[in-house]
Amino acid sequence: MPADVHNLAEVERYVKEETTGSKRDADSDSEHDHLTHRKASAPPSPSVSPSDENHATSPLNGAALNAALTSAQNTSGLVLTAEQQQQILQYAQANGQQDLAASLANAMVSPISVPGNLSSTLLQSLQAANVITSLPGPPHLSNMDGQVNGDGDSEHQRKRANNSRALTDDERRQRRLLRNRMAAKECRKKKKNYVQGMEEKIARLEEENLRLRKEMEEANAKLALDSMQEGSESYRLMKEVEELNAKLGHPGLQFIHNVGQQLGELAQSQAAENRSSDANTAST
DNA sequence: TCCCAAGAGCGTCATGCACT
DNA sequence: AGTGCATGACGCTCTTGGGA
Repeated sequence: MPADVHNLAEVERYVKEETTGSKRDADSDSEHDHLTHRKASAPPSPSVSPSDENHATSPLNGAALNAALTSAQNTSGLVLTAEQQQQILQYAQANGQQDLAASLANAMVSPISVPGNLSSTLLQSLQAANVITSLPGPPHLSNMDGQVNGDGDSEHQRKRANNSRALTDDERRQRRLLRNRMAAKECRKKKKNYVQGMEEKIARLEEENLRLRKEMEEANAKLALDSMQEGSESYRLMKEVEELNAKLGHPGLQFIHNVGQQLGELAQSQAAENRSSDANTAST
């Protein structure tokens, strides 16, 4: 089921079409025309802009959902109890996704797989109530091929099983294409999210890298200045290191000390320069 | 205003993998 | 072996921005 079906009247029509295999070709200028196969329809259909996709998440209309469920029952020959209908209604409204409602309706019409984003305790209760026949998740943990779960003596289950067996090759093909269409959308969404996440991570790490570099430079400058001041801990330690080096004949740390001294001198001259520059600016 | 290239989104097909 | 899912590849359409 396309994620951008805008309302539940569309769901109703969509479920009917997918069940009967019929195609819409009269309203090819409709904004929903991408539901039809572009290659099969002569006039080009408008693509879905990002703003159009936002319609898919609009709030559910309970009355429209009821209408869609009723229609789906009529189409499939299923008879749902009031409790089952209530469960679907609750679930769809809790999730606020029309495509989820559509998936439920579709699952009700025929025992094809249910999208992975339908997992919830309510979904399981739907399954327990024989409203749907398969649970989302790893594909082969559930019966995706129309076989019934559990005791199998339910009239609904038999109807669904018979319905599944009666599929023509063309109907099977249409269902496969539908599932693949949904899978492709899901896959692209997943990939896009992954790339977005990676880009955000890169930005965060670059920012942190910059901050740490700056922190390190500041600490080095502070240490260099500190080591120049007699009586400071740094100065005392540097002297101690110098004496030890002299005893050991080790030039490495002396070199570090010298660099520290040079850095300190540089910082002092820079500060003096800044002071004179400020003074000049103030005088002009 | 028209044209064109680039980019985004979509549907479909092919393929590999996992599961029964 | 059969089936379904995930995903890369391909071609198509549409949108958008820039140049003539």
